[in-house]
Amino acid sequence: MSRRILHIDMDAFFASVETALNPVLRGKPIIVGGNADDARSVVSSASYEARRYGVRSAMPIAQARRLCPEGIFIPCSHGIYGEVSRRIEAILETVTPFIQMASIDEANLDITGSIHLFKNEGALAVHVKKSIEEQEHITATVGIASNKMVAKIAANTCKPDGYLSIDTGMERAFLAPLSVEVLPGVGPNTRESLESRGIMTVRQVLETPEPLLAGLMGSHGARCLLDAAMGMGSDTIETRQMPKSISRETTFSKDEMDWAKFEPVLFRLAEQCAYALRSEGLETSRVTLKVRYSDFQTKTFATSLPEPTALDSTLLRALRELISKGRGRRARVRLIGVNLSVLSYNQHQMELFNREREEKWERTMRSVDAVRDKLGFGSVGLGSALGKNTKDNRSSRQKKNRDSSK
DNA sequence: TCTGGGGTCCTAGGACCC
DNA sequence: TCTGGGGTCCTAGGACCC
Repeated sequence: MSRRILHIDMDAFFASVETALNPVLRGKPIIVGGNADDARSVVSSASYEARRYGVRSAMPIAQARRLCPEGIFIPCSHGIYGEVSRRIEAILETVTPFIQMASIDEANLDITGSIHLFKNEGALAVHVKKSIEEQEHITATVGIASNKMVAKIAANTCKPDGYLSIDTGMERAFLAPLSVEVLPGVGPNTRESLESRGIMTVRQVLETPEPLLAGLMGSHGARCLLDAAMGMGSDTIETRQMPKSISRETTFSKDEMDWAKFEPVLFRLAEQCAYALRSEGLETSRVTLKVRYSDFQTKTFATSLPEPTALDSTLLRALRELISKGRGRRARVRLIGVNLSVLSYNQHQMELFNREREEKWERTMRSVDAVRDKLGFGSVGLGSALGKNTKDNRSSRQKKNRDSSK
């Protein structure tokens, strides 16, 4: 049975939130980004009115000002956008519990089991869009398809305030005429290398022999690209995932050379990382120092820790060693940053999880034992209930066997 | 007019072990 | 004394995404 995945994407999210907060801004060219005083900041979000002037995300604010002198420039308020995002998530939860927030302003929902609550999936999409517009005063675009990738591309083709559904089985036909850059993983570099071989559309990707694609982007990249071009993608909703890394970085308002000044800044960044780490109940086994020089060349210096930690003191010690490596090059620096990776749940968090899991098992075993008391030991086999034969499951089973053989 | 900050995923070379 | 691969870990770099 094929699933139906709804992808939802807020239109010009940060700019829309600012307009919702201050309706006088409606219909005006709104440009959100950086801090007002920071000459080096870039555009995070531009309203559709601003986009008509050629303003785009990631463009330097200074350039946006030249393109759109009458634009209204607003600094980012990430805290507020996060709150709105959480309220939108709550609205989505009224449709299905199977929600995967893909970023602050987009989400994937498995609506397979929810369509029957509405007349059809179109009615469901309208309901979601209308609820968000009524409650948050911002518009969203919805795509529906058999997997996350096609649903997202569908949404991307009908922004803003749009809705497009791709019937199951029609994925390939829908994608074929589109430009290669709609496919995930095709950015400016890959697009250029594909176009240099005359590959402009998704259809042309499918007509290209795999070895030729592999020569351009590696065998894995080629495989991924072909799968995407055929409209194949994941339909699995992952509701909660452990982060893979936590980082904080900062760009100086002008390039600096004095590492004595960098040290306290880096320590502060490391402390911010460690704080975020602990609030997720995580520990790290790897610390990376990032340095970007005035020529934009970026170097990283990493070290693995003998054991996972979330302690500032341990992280700062590791960072100090990395700094002594990093300061080797005598060049002006524009950005420094700290990254923590190879994350794991800390002991306390583990105990919490284990206790939860044990309680679940105890409940299961109580009911299993009750059946066995009535019908005999052989009446219930745990093998099928165990599913995957993981280490934890094994040890629980062994424990149970020991107990029952007494 | 030089190019933010938060992430994810992949590649590739060298070390090391078998 | 020289030498083949395979697997895995560590590190650095880069493409891409929002």
